[in-house]
Amino acid sequence: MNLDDFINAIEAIPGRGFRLDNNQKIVISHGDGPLWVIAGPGSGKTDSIVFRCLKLLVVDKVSPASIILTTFTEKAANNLQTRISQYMQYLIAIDKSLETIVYNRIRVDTLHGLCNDRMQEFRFTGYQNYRLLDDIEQRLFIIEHSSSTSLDSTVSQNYDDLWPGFPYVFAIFDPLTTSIWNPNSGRPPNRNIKTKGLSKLFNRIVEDRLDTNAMYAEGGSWETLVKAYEEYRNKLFDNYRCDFAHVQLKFLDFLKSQQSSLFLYGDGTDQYPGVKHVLVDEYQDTNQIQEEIYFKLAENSKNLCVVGDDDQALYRFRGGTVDCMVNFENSCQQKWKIPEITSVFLSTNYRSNPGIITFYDGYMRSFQEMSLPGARVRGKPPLTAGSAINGSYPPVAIHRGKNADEVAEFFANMLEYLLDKQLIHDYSECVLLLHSTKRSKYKAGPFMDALENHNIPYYNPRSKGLLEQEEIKVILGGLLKIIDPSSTAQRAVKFPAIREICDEWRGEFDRVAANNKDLRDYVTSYANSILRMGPSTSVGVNLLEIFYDLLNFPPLSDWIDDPERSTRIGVVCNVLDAYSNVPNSKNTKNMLGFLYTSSNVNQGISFTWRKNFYYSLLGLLASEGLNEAEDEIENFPRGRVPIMTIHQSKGLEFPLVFVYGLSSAIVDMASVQMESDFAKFSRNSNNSSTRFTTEQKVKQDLVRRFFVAYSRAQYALILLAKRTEYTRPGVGFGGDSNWTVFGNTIEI
DNA sequence: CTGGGTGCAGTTTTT
DNA sequence: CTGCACCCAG
Repeated sequence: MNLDDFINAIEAIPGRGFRLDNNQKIVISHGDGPLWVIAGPGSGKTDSIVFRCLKLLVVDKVSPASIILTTFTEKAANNLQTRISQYMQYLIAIDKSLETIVYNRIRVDTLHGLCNDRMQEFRFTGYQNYRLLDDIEQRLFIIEHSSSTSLDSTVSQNYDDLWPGFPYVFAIFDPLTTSIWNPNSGRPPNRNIKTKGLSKLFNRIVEDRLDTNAMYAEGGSWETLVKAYEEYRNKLFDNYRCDFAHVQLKFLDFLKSQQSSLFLYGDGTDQYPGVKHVLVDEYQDTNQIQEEIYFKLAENSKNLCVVGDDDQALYRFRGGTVDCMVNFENSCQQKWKIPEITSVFLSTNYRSNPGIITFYDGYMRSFQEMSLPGARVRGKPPLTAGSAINGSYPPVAIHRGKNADEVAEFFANMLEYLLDKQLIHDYSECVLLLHSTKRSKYKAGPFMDALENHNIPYYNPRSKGLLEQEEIKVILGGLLKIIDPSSTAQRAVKFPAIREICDEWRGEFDRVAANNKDLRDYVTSYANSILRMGPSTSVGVNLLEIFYDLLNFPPLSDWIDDPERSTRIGVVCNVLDAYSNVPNSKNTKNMLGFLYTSSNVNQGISFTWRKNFYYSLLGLLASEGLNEAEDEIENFPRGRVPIMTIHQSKGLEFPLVFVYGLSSAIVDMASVQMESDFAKFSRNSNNSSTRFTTEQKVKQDLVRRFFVAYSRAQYALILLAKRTEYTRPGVGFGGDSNWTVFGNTIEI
């Protein structure tokens, strides 16, 4: 198929509804060399990158496995894969000869997935039989293995100058003590806070590609930090463990080693064609180590295509830096000596009513912080309207209510009205966007209450409510009654928050077990049999096996047939699995899931083990809670109103968007400060993280967050504000020029 | 509409 | 411990 036929074919894809614009065609038909696509919201960014991929396959006859296509989340990766399959099947129906293209061999994945899978596929010797740790497991590993969190104070005191050196990660609110550690107190923070802060610092050392030798040479708390980091990294690798940051570092090692030559350069077969094209979606959220990986992957071909929107960068708190996107051309010049690269602005919006586009484009431009050099890509044109959506109704409105309850009531009434008047046909055509969707008084709580009162179904998987569910409380209560039957270890825990949540679980178990003799007898006899075991002996079962055994008894055995309950039980199962797989620091041949009895007679499971379980795992659960498991493909189900974080909503669109919390000024100060603090040790010469002041960065992050929220809307955008917000308008109401929400919306 | 006192609640996320 | 929301007085 030639390029013209290809373009004609994809423009005729049924259901897409609009033709390709010239800039989209440039993206799709671009030949070799770097390609920099700055794409505004709703500009057909994802389709453009997918079509470019198909063009490489269909027109250029590039070998599928030589194309790497990465994006930010697994859901987005699945979505790209689905679109590629659908469009390819459509093209095959037009031209049978395309049938031989094995399009599912394109490497569509998140970057983490790509790193992990390719190192395994090519059997990289530096990554054999590694267990990839999620953030919970990483923290459990740190608390168990870092000398700095040791219970032996003669060991941990060697790190006493570390904590006050980085107050922004350690002086944070601690739910277990309901207080904030004071860096001037002369005492270290508690182990949970140490661990949480250390994981942030360790991850950033890796992701920011810091020069640890220079940090060490700086002395003081920098030197101590490097000692702690290197101890962590060595123990991690010695135990065949790898965290998300290090899987990327390992991959970089792989790419720089001889062992990657078959992957990078291939052997001329379609099985191993080498890397010919690298396409990156959501590039604005890339961090420094990821940038280095992408440039390394494309070093040979120079075919690096990055797509993103600098205005939608949301992930500074995990090391993402918009600089990678804003300075992409400079990076190509510096690293590859390419004087000029092809850049394309996709600035025609096919998503929203023109009035909504005017609103959020004006919103973005109303902040002087966004016009400072380096904040946005130079020469970015205003968004223009290209959608068929129009109409004489006012598309942006604000409701000014008395307080949260009144606003939530208005929201529920409006949904009822919309469905009643058939302005919507399904509740999932509307979305409520918030910074945090936790069920609490100042967040999603009032909205969840109001919707329940109106019998309107909603979907809010990130309300941190999993541990409140009956089946979870019962099963964890049962587990505690087996491993700590008289609560002796629990009573020794000094944090009331941990003891209280455990008592709640035990109480819930007792309530349910009262009517279920088999479950009750099983737990009692199991606990007694452990008590009767000899001292210092293996209990013979793993922590996780006890958990599974409980599922054999009613009502738990009935509950696991309920898909919702069973999914939630699965989440807890994963957490216990994570704990069970942490190597025991005293004997790394055993994992923490290995149960053994006390050295004293008839004391049951080792008192030390039980205390550790309460402090480390239950401490983590008590302070942070757990979210529900989400579907791997669907972002939200039909029939219910999605209540989403703005982060969740990135890349999605909804006919009607409601945004609440316009004065929310919550940003991750620790990340902003850490970024500035670490900048001087960065090996990346293109790093411009010192360009803005802390205040400017905070403002920019907030503006971008509201911009993402506002730009999700297709037909109508409704802002919800309570009195305390609109009497002292925050960042969500616009910048300091003449532009404000009040002048640009109608009141409803 | 504004200021002071009181009471509640405590961020976003990648396999 | 701090920041925000809310209430009530002026």
